[in-house]
Amino acid sequence: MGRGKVELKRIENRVSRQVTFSKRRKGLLKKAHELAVLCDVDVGVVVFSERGKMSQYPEPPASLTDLIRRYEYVNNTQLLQGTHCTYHQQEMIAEIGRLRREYEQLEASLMKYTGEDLSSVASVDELDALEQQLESALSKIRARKDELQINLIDDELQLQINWTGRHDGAAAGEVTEEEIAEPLPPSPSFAYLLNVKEKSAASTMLQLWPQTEDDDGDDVGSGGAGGGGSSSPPRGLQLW
Amino acid sequence: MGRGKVELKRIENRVSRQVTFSKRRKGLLKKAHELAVLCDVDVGVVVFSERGKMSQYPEPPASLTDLIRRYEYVNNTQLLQGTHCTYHQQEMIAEIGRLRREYEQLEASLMKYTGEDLSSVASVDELDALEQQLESALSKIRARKDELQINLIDDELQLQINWTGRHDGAAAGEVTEEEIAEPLPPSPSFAYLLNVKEKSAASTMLQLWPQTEDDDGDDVGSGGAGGGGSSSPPRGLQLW
DNA sequence: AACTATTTATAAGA
DNA sequence: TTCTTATAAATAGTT
Repeated sequence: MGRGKVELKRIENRVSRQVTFSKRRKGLLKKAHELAVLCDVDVGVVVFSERGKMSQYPEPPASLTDLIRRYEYVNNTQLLQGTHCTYHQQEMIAEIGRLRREYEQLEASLMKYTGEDLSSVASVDELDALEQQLESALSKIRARKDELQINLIDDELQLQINWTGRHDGAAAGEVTEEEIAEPLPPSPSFAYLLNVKEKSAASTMLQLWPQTEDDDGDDVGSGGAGGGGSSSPPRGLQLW
Repeated sequence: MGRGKVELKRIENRVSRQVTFSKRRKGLLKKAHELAVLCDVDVGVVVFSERGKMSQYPEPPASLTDLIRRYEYVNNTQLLQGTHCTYHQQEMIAEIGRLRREYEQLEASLMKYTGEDLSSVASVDELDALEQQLESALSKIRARKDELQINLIDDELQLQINWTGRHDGAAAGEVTEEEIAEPLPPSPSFAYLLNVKEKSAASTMLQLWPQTEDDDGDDVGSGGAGGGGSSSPPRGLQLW
C-alpha cells in the first residue's frame, strides 16, 4: 500500500528499512489491538528492532507475560527456567562495541572542532568547511553572549525601576522573568542516554528493561547490581 | 477497511465476530511476516481464539520460543540472578553505563563547539572561554590549510625544477616528503576504543578479551548463541 | 514529520 | 468458508 508494490524481501537500504520498520511496527501493533478488541480475544505481539529494542502488545509487560505463560502451557514448553545467559550477553557485547565505535567517531569530531587533531582533515576543502562551521558556531556563541548581556542589563534596569518606582515585589518578579535566558532546558534529545524514553536519537541503545509510559509497574526484581537502591529512582532496576 | 467504518469495540454479533476474527487474524499474521522479512527483524505473534485455539507467528513453534526467550531476557525476568553469569554481566552493564555517560558528555561538548546547543553554557564567562577556544581552533585550521597549500605549491615547484633541472626521481621524493602533512597518525590516544593496548586513556575500559598483538577489535557478537566456535579465533574470546 | 498516490485489508453481501 | 466489491486503512515514495 503505497506508491509502489513492494516485493517481500529484506529492504536493503538502511534508512528505508528503518523508516518502514517504524511505520509497519506501528501498524502491526494497531492491528493486534484491533483484533483483540473487536473479537475479544487474546493477542500478543513482540517486535525486536534491528538494534534490539523491543516493542510489544499488549503494552504492560504483565499481560504479555500471561500470554506467554499460556503459550507455554499450550506447548508444554518449559522455558522460564533455562540457564541461558548467553543471548543477553551477546547483546551487551554488541552494545559495548557499538558504543565504543560511536564514542570514537564523536571524539574524532570533537578533536576537529577543537583543532586538537586535524590529521583526519586532509584536504583544503574539508578545512574550508570546518572553518565555516566554526565561524557559524562562533557567531551563535556571540549572539548568545549578547543575549545574556542584554538580559543582565535589562534585569538591572528593571531592578532600578522597581527601586525608584513602586516597590511591588510580585510584579517585579513577573516582569524580569520573561526574558531570562532559559536555564538549562534538560536537552531532551539526549534523554535516552540516561533513560530509555526517547526513541529517535537512540542509534545506540540496548534495551535493558521494558519501556513503559510513566511506569512503575515493572517488578524487575530489586536484586540487581547495587542491591539496595530502592529510594532514588521511581523505576526500579536502575542499573546506573 | 470495508464497506463501513467499524468502531473499535467488541463485535457483539457472534458470527460477525468469528468471521472478522478469521480475516483479521490472517491479516495480522501476514503483516507480522511482512514486517519480519522487509525489515529483517524478529517478530512474534500469538493469538488465542475465543475457543482457545492458538495461532502464532512464526509458524514453527521453535522460533516463537526463541523470541519468548529473548523477551524474557529483555524483561530481566530472570537475569542477574543466574549465579555464574552474573559477574561478567555486572561488569558489562557497568561498562555500558560508563560508555553512555561518556558519550553523552562528549556529545554535549560537541554541541557546544558546533553552536548547535548552547543551552548548557549559561554564563558569559563560559561563552567567552568557548569563543577563545574556537578562535584558537580556527587559527589552527587556517595554519593547517596554509600548510597544505604551501605544500601543494612546493610540490609543483619541485616538479618544475625536476623537469627543468636534472631528472632525479628519488631526490625529488625526499625533498617534498619532509613537509607533507603527516597522513593520519593513528591517533594513539584512542586506540583503546578499538583495541585494548593503551592504559592511560582508558577511563572506561572493560577487558573483554585477552590482549594480543594485532587484532581487529570489531564485532564481537557474531558468534551466535549456539557458539560452537572453538575453531576460528586463536585467542578465544574467553568471556565467561 | 507530513503529504498523497497507490496498494492492501477488509466489511458487507452473496 | 470463499468470492466479490465497495470502501476504509496502511503505507511507499516524496518533500
